[in-house]
Amino acid sequence: MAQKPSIPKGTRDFSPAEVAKRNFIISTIKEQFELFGFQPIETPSFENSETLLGKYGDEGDRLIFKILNSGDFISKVDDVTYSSKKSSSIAPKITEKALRYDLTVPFARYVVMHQNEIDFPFKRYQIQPVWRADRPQKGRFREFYQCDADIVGANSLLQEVELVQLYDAVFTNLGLVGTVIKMNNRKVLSGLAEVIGAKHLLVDFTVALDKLDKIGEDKVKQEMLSKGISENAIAIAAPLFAMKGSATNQLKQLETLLQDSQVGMAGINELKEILITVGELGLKTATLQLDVTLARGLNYYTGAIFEVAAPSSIKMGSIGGGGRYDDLTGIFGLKDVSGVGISFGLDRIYLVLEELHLFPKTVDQSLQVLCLNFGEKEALAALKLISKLRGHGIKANLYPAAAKVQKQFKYADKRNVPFVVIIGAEELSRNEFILKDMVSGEQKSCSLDDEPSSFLNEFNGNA
RNA sequence: GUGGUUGUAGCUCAGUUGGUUAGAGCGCUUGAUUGUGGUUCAAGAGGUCGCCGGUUCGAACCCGGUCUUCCACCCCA
Repeated sequence: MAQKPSIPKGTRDFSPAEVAKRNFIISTIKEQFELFGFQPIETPSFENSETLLGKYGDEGDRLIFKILNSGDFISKVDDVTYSSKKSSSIAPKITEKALRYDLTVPFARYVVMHQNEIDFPFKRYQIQPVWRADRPQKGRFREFYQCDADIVGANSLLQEVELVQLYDAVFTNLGLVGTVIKMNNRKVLSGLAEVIGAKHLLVDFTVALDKLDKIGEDKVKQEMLSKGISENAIAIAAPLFAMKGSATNQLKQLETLLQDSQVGMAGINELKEILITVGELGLKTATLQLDVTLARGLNYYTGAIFEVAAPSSIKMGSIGGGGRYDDLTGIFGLKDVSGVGISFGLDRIYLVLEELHLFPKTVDQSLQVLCLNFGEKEALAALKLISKLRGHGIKANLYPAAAKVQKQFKYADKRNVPFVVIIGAEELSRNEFILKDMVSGEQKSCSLDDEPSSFLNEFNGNA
């Protein structure tokens, strides 16, 4: 019985055109990663559960895909645990492995395991899929690619500056103009929690603050109150809600607010230094913006925090993010190794480029020349020409059968082939071929003996 | 994980208070056109109406379940 095939929720098939576009993004990112001196690594699709669990908070743990043990795993669970019927107690005993949830934690594991072979500072990049058991939405999938670049073993703020430049370089090369790199500093957020007397509520405070531009001032205050932050504390933090304008202006306000917080002032100084240096160097198409309401996942970030927003005309979640984490490898037993990194959301960048029609026209051009097939002798001559063309890096093919000319032309049209070569009996007798431009409809005769260089310029303009 | 939403031809969608052979546009195949595609004209193929069950003389339509889609939360790329 034939059943209708399907794929799991939140996963996708990619057609040739889609793969071509994705590869365009990936190769652009890769090229810049390498220009900035990052080296590629890869890690397994799945890790030991204990490597991943507890690293992303309770919410994160819930979203980790767990892999059922092989063999008779049920019999290995003790009776007490089994009869408790509590998934949370049973799951760890029957799922010893789990799919990777992001690339940062596996990277931390990698650094710790290979610390003796690595030359620090280590700049690595990694482009691989990750899996999350989330509910899919626009731009949210259960399987998606992350493109990460991280630097470990370097404390200098120049790393942050370089990463901002890297964002700018990638998005510029993708043709995506007008991205906004939002920057904040975890120390500033800590300082704020400190001066409003809600140090123990740091996470609740920042999560609420992060929603400011989405739900508005009133609702943010409401959420803060419901989390146990006093009215008085919110009043002290009030300037944050109205913080606008230039970075220097905002920093001045922050300084007044945080003057009694050592950690807060440290954060401000870091922000200043990064802003000033980036200002000196300049950015091509992106803008670096200070955003004190930016929070992101606070689980491991300790310094700078970045998030990239698509141009304002597009409604889309962040297309990249990152930050400084001083002690990521600490959880795996390696102390005092500072890391800082950024991530590109391939799938969302794809949606943005698609929506703005920014993919180059030739990006999914899988064939540049199609030679029509008129029979054995003619096909042989065509194959000789095709070899020459391929030698010059031109994607060329022979139509595999001597089908109706009309059908062959239709095929060329469907596949968006810009040029068709016609070698029929007549052309062959004159040792010639006809080159037809499918866009303009023009065609001209060329000699089969000519070096392709004589008509190659045709392709440069149109193919 | 919570609340809602969607599913009919390859695609985008119509479809009467439940009633006989379920429609359109686009696409596809063939022909007009035995050496010229995109435009045009004609003909044709293609659907157990997401799946399972229930109500009914009768279900694309009503009810329950399930899967899927999209959306708002949660969280996040």
